[in-house]
Amino acid sequence: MLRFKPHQLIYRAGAQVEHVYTIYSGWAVCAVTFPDGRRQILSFLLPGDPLPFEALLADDLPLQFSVRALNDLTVCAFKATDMRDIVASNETQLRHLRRSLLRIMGQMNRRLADLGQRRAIGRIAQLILELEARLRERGMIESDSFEFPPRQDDLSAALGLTPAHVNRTLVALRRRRIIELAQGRLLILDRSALQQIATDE
Amino acid sequence: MLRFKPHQLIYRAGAQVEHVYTIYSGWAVCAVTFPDGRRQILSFLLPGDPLPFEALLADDLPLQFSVRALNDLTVCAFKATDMRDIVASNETQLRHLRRSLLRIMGQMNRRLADLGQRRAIGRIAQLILELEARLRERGMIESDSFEFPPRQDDLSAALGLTPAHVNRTLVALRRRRIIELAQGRLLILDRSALQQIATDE
DNA sequence: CGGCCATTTGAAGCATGTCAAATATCGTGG
DNA sequence: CCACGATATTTGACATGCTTCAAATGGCCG
Repeated sequence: MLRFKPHQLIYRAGAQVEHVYTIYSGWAVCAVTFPDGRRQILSFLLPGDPLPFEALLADDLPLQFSVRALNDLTVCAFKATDMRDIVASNETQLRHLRRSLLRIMGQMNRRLADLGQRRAIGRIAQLILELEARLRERGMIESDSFEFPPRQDDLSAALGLTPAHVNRTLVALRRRRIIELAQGRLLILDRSALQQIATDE
Repeated sequence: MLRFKPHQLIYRAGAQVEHVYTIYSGWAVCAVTFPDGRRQILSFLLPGDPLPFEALLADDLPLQFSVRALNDLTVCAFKATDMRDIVASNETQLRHLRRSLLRIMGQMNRRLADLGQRRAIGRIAQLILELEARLRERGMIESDSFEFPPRQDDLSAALGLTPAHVNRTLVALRRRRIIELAQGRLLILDRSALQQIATDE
């Protein structure tokens, strides 16, 4: 059981992965950083997710992205090679791995389509709904609002937008009474409106 | 050995995949289409690539995207279930599959970063260089120019841009004597300039 | 309470989108 | 092999979404 603090680096891009973690609590992100400092968040990792997922496939390759905690994070550690052997030895585990791979590739494809085809408000709506669905299917949403650790800066890095523009778009969603977002908690006030924005724009 | 004509639909989104193909000659694309008709190309498939790749992981799931030929396409067909069994039975094949998965996920991550962080000219440069590299490592580039079947319409659907803007950007690259592109053939005139654009913008 | 970091807001500029028309290219049938 | 129609490319004028940069405000932690 290991702990990381908000914003702490877990794996540097190019590093060898020695331990695969499974997130017990907290969120993390995978991201690439450009020479000039821009960064693109590739994925959000939630409780229950393996970290980094790629390490289940090969432990001998350098990581192509960095991994950071978004908030207080606790993880369970496994030796990467052990993890690989366990997964490879067991037919049930293999089936599970294939399913995970398909889910992840589906997520990546959806994100690609979002960045390519949707404008700011549609991207934000999609992201909110995806994260909420992932939390919900793990039974991590009890009340109607839920913890939402990403800062606007993180959202902008995930969505290919400027922090300023993410802000303006969030303000618009709040003024239209579609979401509430404050103190790291998110509340969906008007789900159908949010879904419509997510599919239309 | 099967043939498809330019623009012909190979798999419709939502279909069950019964045959996995391996491309013998020609190019294809995976794409999702939005309710309003916009489409996002998710990947370009070149000779040697399996089609669709996802079918190697599970043959019982409906496809999340459609697959189309870009030009005249010939493929070798395998029954999807056979293919899966062969791959699963052989340790060497499994290793190969893992490597392919990592390569593909790397490609997807790069594309995500491109769409999120680069402007039009950078995206185009990246795409050209990636496709050229993939062709080259298969020994499919003999002279300095090579066949390049995607139309500007396809490029725009892959890069999240308007056909008009792709055109303007290509015109700019030609005027700067960085590439030549006509009659479905592409020639890189100034590779270092193209690489610089690809990493800088 | 004070300082720091995140959020919010404004004004101006730019990249890209939109729409429409002109031109070039390609495929096809005669 | 040519001519034609269809399809793709090119170009223009204009609209707009998003960025940029900077400053103001607000929230949080020591």
